[in-house]
Amino acid sequence: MSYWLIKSEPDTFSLSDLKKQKTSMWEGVRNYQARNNLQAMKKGDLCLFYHSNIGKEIVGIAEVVKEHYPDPTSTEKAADGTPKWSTVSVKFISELKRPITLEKIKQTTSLKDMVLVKSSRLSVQPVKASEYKTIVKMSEA
DNA sequence: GCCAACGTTGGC
DNA sequence: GCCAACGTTGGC
Repeated sequence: MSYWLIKSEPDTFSLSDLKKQKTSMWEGVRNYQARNNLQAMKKGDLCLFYHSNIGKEIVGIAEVVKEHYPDPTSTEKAADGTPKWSTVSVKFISELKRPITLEKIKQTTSLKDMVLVKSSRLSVQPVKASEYKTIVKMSEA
């Protein structure tokens, strides 16, 4: 079981949109590193849902329900002719009682080395189990 | 709205 | 294959 962090601008697709739809395709990733992370996701993995730009906070949790498959919103092909970009399906799990802001993460010693802080532009990032647990615990406190 | 950081593109 | 130019992202 792995943990991830997926980012979205709430203007485009927010946690409440996912809540309404229950399950959604996580499409539109056009960055190799992010795509590699998508492809490494396994069914049952949990994802922290982060709102970028507006809020700048982790707001909820989603679960991977379908492992990577070709992103239907792209027609680009890789050199070998296979579709270039991938997507996964995620399901709404929960909304954090207390969102964890980026500011708070930076102030927390055990979280300040998160990929979110170090490489803020990456839209799909790995999260350590310890980081995940810390965030969930903080969101309940 | 600005700008720094980063990834990608394309000329050489 | 290098690197300058350019575009995009996201925090402030």
